[in-house]
Amino acid sequence: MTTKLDEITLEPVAGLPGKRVQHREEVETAILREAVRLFAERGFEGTPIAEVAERAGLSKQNLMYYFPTKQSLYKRVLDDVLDDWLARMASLADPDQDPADVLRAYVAAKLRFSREQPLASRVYAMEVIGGAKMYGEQIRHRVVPLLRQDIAVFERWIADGKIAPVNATHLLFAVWAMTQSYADFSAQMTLVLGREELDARDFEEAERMITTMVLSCLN
Amino acid sequence: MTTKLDEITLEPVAGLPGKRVQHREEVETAILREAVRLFAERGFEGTPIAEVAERAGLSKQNLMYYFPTKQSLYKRVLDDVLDDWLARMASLADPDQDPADVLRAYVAAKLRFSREQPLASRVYAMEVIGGAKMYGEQIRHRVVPLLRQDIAVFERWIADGKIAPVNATHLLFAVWAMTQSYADFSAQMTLVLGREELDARDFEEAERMITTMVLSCLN
DNA sequence: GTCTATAATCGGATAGAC
DNA sequence: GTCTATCCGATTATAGAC
Repeated sequence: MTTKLDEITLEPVAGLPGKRVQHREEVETAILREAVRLFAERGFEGTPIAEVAERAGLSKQNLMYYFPTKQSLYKRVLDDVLDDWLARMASLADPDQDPADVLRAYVAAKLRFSREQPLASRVYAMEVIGGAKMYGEQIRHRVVPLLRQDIAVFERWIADGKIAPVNATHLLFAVWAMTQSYADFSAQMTLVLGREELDARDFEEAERMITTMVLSCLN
Repeated sequence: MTTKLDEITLEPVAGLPGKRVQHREEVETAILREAVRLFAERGFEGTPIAEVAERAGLSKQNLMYYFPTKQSLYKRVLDDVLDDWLARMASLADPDQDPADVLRAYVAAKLRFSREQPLASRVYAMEVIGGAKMYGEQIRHRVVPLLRQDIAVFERWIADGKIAPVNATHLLFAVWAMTQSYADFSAQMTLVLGREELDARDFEEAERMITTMVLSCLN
């Protein structure tokens, strides 16, 4: 995403029309893949770009050709995290659908993200826990409006008598927290479960438990 | 806590019996206070001990007299976090008491910790999200057994027919996640609420919501 | 686009005087 | 216990050749 086409001009007569750009995307993908992993494990300051470069198979200086500063790499990682998450959660909350169906789908989607993109979830979590110092504005503009929309939908259901009159904001916080934790706190969960990592069954149990909790309090 | 009495021997005849030790404790307290704040905001690598020292009112070299390595400071911070948390949560789960009462108290205590010690909660969260690389063993020995005890109590209640047959492990994960998030994700919550920080009312609403969810799914 | 070289700074840690 | 001085590796970033 956010593909810059800076150096098409560097391909003067262009034998193969988009080869440079294509190569750039492959390299960027490799860099970003390793960057998410390291940022999730050690945070922004704890991650040396030299190590990202090494794992991605290029030199530190070469990495800085693609991402001129460490901050630009970090922001790009978070941009991609948000892009992915927003695409999956897009327009899930529809006030005209059955609340139970919507909430089931919402929990399932959020939990699926925790399962499939735990590193993305952790990078985002670390940024928020640290006070969202580098990415606060983006969260304000891209995440908060969506959360407020979801809350508005919950409140609509309450006004229409479709669900019990709970605090819609804190209901959303609860759903977010429970689903998010299966990515962020998996290290502690695996210690409790005495297993190497969470598996499909754990996520099924989680979905059952969370869905039960959410729906049972809305009757 | 964990007060080492190394240099009582440095007070040769001792005019005022414990003055050296007392002074040490004051300095350590100041250091630890600033260390929690910085570790919570920037993580382990992101925190220069020079800045901890400056905020605590001493030189970097002087700080290293009290904490010989950065790791020892970090571990001490986490030790204190755990001490505080364990003291508050000690023996809350009693299989002979009424489940509803126990769970209400459990949620309230955990939420109170999030409100009163958000920095402690965040340092711990960051360590876990990063994979608990430096503190995993301590978590295994000091936290996991307690969580397993709590789970066992829940399962006892289920066996005795006192609560509905839910998945005890994931119920605990859910309670942990929801309460923890009011410390860890407060930056995002305040953005959604459009307020500078969470206040007493927010925590009351949170407690009501979480308690309702937990209890309603156990009938 | 990739490489070599290097600048410039930071950060943890140690030595030794007082 | 505190201070001055200092070492040394790591790290971001830039310059310039190919």
